[in-house]
Amino acid sequence: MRSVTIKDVAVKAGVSTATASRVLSKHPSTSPAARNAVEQAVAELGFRPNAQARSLRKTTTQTIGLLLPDIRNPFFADLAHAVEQRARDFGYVTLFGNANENMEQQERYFDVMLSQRVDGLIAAPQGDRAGLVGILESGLPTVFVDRVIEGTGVPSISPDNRTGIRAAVAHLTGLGHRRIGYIAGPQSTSTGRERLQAYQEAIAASPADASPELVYLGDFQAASGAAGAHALLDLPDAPTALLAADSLMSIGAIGVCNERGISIGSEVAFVGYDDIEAFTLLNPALTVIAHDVDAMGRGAVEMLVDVLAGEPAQSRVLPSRLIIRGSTPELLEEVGP
Amino acid sequence: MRSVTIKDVAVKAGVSTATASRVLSKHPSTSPAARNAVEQAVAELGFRPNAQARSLRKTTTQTIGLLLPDIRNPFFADLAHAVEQRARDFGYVTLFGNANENMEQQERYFDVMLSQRVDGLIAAPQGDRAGLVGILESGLPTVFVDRVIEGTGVPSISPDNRTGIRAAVAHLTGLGHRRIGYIAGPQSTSTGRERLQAYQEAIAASPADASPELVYLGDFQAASGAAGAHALLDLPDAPTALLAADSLMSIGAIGVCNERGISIGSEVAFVGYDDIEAFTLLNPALTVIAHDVDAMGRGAVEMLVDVLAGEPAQSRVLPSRLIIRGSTPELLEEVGP
DNA sequence: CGTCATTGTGGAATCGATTCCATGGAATCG
DNA sequence: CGATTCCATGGAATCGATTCCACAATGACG
Repeated sequence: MRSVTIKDVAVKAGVSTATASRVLSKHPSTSPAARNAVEQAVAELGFRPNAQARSLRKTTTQTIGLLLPDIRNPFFADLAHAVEQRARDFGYVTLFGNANENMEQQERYFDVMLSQRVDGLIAAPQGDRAGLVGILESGLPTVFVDRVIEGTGVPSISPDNRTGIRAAVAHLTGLGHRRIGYIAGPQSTSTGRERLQAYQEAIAASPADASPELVYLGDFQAASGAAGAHALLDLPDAPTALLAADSLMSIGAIGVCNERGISIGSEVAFVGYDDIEAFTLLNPALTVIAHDVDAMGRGAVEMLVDVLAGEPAQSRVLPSRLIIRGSTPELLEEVGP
Repeated sequence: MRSVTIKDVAVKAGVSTATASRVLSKHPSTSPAARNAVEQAVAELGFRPNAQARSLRKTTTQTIGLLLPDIRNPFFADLAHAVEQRARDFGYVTLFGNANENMEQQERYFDVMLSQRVDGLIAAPQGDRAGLVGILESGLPTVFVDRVIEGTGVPSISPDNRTGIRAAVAHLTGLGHRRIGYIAGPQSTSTGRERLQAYQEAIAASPADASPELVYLGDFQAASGAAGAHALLDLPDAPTALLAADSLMSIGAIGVCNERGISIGSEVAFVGYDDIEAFTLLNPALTVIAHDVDAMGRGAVEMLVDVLAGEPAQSRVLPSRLIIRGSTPELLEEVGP
């Protein structure tokens, strides 16, 4: 299946490859006659330009890379969708890589993106500068989304991790909770670190119990949410409220509560992370810390387009908000025996 | 940021580009001296081969395309993950496209995949042969996954849509349900068609009511699940059980039941589609028709690899099974007044 | 009516890697 | 020891599109 080249088109249209190329790229200096002949030849032969050859000659590929930690996380699935649709508006195709919350696969994909000569990269990175020297030195225009790595000078669009957590802690202490268990994200990510720090600060500034046993370090995947819920609920003085730092860990933790017959809402209050649709279906529905994923994805693409145009990009932080639902009800007065 | 080419490497190592290329591609005929010199030059210069140039000369790109209808559907997110990991095992990078349940975007991505000269394509297509002539005529090695288009000769790996639905209908009629509402998928997809047909056949062969008003035609997206639930529950003689043909429509429909204060399990039985984790968290947990997504994704890649090796591929159908949970309880005897 | 821009065109160079072909030197064999 | 194979190597062709450059034809203008 040797494919049709521009030479075949040129021969069929009775012009040179130069003219054929000019017609195809809508160069102004082409005669109507040549245009017709070439267009007809293209249609008849089913010619499809070879993107490899084109981008070898031009320096651009009309392709952007998108590197995400876990596509099965609904938050990132939504983000991928938003990025992809917006990139499309600008005529870019998205080359997608799934790092699987794994440093090694992340590096491998950085390599692939560089080899494929993507025009720019949108990444939700993990680790520190060390793992990114390859990308940083390459000069590949890059934007961080959701997660950030400090000291790299890479512009980013990320959620305000602190206010959401603060609002959640205030909400829970306002309801009377004093032991609030926290299932944290990995400290190799900025979101994991900032959220944990915000939790610790908010707890310290509140009447709630600040003992470290109330923090479980997870890895943003469902299994660790389950493990965290077990660990926290097994404490001699179990927390009366749980807070999880992402949606997958929330799912894992809620599963464990159900398994153990601990009723969310009445027996333990629960605040989840990310407003995924399934959380509204729970009974009671889940109180969550939510972000505008769509705005984040679109914003990342727009920022990258600015960088590609040589304009200086300003990092942005998007607000989070607390959506209060049934999983964090008013605490009932305890009735004495 | 002019990037480092193999010529720079060759000059630095004091050899020709031909020798440098041989070292890099591990050609046997290279001297240890040349190998060392080239490897050192590569490391010092941070050389990264240009994938465009390479695949222009070779005929292969080490890239496969993956075209899915909607990455926000957890079923397809899981599928994407499975495909991507398995492709990685074979040394392929996955170029991912999201058709957004939309024929136009699907065609656009077929175009992109052809231009990018992916070595092969895995697609969950929609529409009929007409929309695929481009791909079919191009001779691009293709495998269908989940969805199928008949009469194309393209090998496929798909779920057994019929037995799952049959089992669900049998389960519901066995519980005593006689009016079973069905929220169907779009008839432009094989899964939508086969599941609806299986529902109709199963209903016809059962004591249940076969009136067409019990079928609502959705489009595999959450909003249509919601609309379907409203329509069915608004019927003068509302169904006592609901069955939805995919996970997003299930989510939409469950949301509507909650909104209307109709308790799933006690007031209406519900069977969802696809075993996504969040469904196990519902109270009661959802009875679902489930597939082995991981096997489907891995199988698709393996099948494509076979096709690429020139071996004839055998289409496969993977079993579905009914997982019975709390949303379809024993019907209580109605107590007379 | 000559000069000068403008426009459409084709030939050939180019992008960066791979690979065919020819060559010189070393190793092997009768 | 001469003939032959084998190996490592460099020069040059190649993949398919774009684009620089040169040139001819046309039109505009003083």
